Amino acid sequence: MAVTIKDVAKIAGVAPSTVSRVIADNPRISLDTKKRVRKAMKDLGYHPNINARNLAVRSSQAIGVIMPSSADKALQNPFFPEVLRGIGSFAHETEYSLYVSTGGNEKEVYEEVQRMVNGNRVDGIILLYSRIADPIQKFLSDKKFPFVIVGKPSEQESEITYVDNDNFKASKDLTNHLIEIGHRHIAFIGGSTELTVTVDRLNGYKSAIKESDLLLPEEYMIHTEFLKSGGRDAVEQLFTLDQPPTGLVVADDLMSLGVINTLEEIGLSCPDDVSLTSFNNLYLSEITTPPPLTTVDIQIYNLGVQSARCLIEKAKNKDEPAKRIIIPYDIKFRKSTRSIL
Amino acid sequence: MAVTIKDVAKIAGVAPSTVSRVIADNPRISLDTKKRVRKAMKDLGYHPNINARNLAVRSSQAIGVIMPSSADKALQNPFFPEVLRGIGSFAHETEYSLYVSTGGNEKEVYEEVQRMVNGNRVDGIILLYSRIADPIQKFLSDKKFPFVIVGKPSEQESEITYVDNDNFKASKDLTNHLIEIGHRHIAFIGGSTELTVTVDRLNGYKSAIKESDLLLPEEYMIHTEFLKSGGRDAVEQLFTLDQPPTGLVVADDLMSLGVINTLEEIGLSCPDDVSLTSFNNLYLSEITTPPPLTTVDIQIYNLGVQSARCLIEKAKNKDEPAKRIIIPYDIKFRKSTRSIL
DNA sequence: CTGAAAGCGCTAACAT
DNA sequence: ATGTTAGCGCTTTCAG
Repeated sequence: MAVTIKDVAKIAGVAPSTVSRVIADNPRISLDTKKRVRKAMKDLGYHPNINARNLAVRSSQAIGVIMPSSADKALQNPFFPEVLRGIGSFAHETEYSLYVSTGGNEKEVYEEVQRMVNGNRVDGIILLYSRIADPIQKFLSDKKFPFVIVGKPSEQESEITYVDNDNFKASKDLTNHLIEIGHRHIAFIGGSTELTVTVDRLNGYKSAIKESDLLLPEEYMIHTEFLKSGGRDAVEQLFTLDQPPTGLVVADDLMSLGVINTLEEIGLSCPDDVSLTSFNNLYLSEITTPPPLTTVDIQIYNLGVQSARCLIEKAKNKDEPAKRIIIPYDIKFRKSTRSIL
Repeated sequence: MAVTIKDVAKIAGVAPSTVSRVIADNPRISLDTKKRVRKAMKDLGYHPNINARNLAVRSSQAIGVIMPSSADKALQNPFFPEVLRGIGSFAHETEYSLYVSTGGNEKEVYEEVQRMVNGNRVDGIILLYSRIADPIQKFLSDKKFPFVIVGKPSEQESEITYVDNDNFKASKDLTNHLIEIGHRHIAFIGGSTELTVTVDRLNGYKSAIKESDLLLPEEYMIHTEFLKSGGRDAVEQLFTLDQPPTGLVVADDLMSLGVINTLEEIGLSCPDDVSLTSFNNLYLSEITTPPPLTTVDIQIYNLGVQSARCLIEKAKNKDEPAKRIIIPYDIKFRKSTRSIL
């Protein structure tokens, strides 16, 4: 049996509650007893039992992190470990622990959330994705359980705390960049339109195209999974159009790699034949070859840190107002585009 | 206040202890009362409070997962989310939760482990790395706290449960493959020699080289960080030797991408000028271009699943013997090598 | 087959 | 400034 607060109390010659107060660093305890108690704790190798503490205070000093459900390879996206690192860093500072759910299918993820929330395992939850009509989001909202979204909620936007980039604008910037360097036929490749991030990036692209009075045929907007196999057909289709694009806005670096790969396979090269711009600034986008990608640095790590900060604020103070945090982005101009002026 | 076991008991007209037994599906409770109690639970929306349960039984139904400490980009390696997914899958099945520590610096990681272990937050720990003289490993061993390593321990090998690949043999296979297709000058690029995985892969390479009576100059074995900046110098050095290698065994796919990139920058191409073989079979190694990598599929996901299985066995039964599980590997021959016969 | 009661280790009034 | 006491919600003897 581990050493408890009582053992410490006995040795230090005080009451258990006093020990408890010392742990909490209660100012009403004399420095003298504090010292005595701390020595006793050290001598005995005392460590507070979290479960007992949580039970008594009805909290857990832990936050849950929910990855998107995905049988597929989406989790191989380094985006996730990177936000996680950001979240973990803030959590560590504030002495919170991290619970994660590494989604299998949608049902499993939902079960995990239930377990976290209903079992009192966590004080709040961070959602690492945002899709329309998400049952998990609804569950959390209904329960009034503290949560924050990394990304933008698809509904009740003003009532939910979230941290996001201005994806609309970033995407517009990217598209305009392509336009500025002479491209007139620009297509968009993104993930599922169920994801708000895809929608925002798509809309930013559209907006830029329209403002420049360029063509915006349906076939120029394609939505595919990360997977090579999925993307393959789409890309082939795109480049067998009568008027294939010369510029591409792709919603994710990992996807971009797949696209470039597919392009090569059908005999096209980037940036010689097609200019490509992308999102996320994964470390990968820099070391991959060729070419290093022109991509939007969305500050993934920082997204993580801020989401953790917001969540913990919310968890500590239930009626902390909903807030929105927009993390600035920064376009890294590299070698995947070419001026055709 | 949430609904408790007492509320359920009252509604069902039984004692709290009976409800508890129903939760545990105790066979000595009549089917009839079980039904009644279950109905009451459902009606009230009852969910057991994990903390209370854990406190009573002194366990947590949670396992801790420790990532390597790393200020650098190592965590951007998709290896981690992938093992995590494997671990999570098994954990979900067995109703365990996952605690993760996403290492900042070494000290922080150590603190996290302390918190997990001493605070009774987890029943066991999975270490996602193995380095020599690791204080965390020592701490866990000394405390006789259940843990398993993904990778091979550097000491006390027979007393520690671990799941690993036969990295020595895999590396030897890779090297022999290069030899078979005509290469006579083969170099090895790996990470820190503090990591057992690096050592094993290095030794496999050495063994193959020696058995074929090829040259094994010191300069042919380089150890660098994942980072491009770090790898850069090393690669440049390697290819300005009097006798630069024509074949490369690289210890990690992500590193390989960096290497290929650097090669390109100094005007060499893979596989035309240098053949490259690699490890991990990250999804990336397939979609990246050019070329798709010849790489060892180490079954990352499965490494995760098995480690979780072992750990949970160990956590449930403290004197479960230490065991070793070797996950088979499979070399994916792709396009990054070229026969020069 | 079920109930009563003690206790897991800690916190938080309430006293003093 | 510190001690007493009553829980937090659950499990688990021990009775019956």
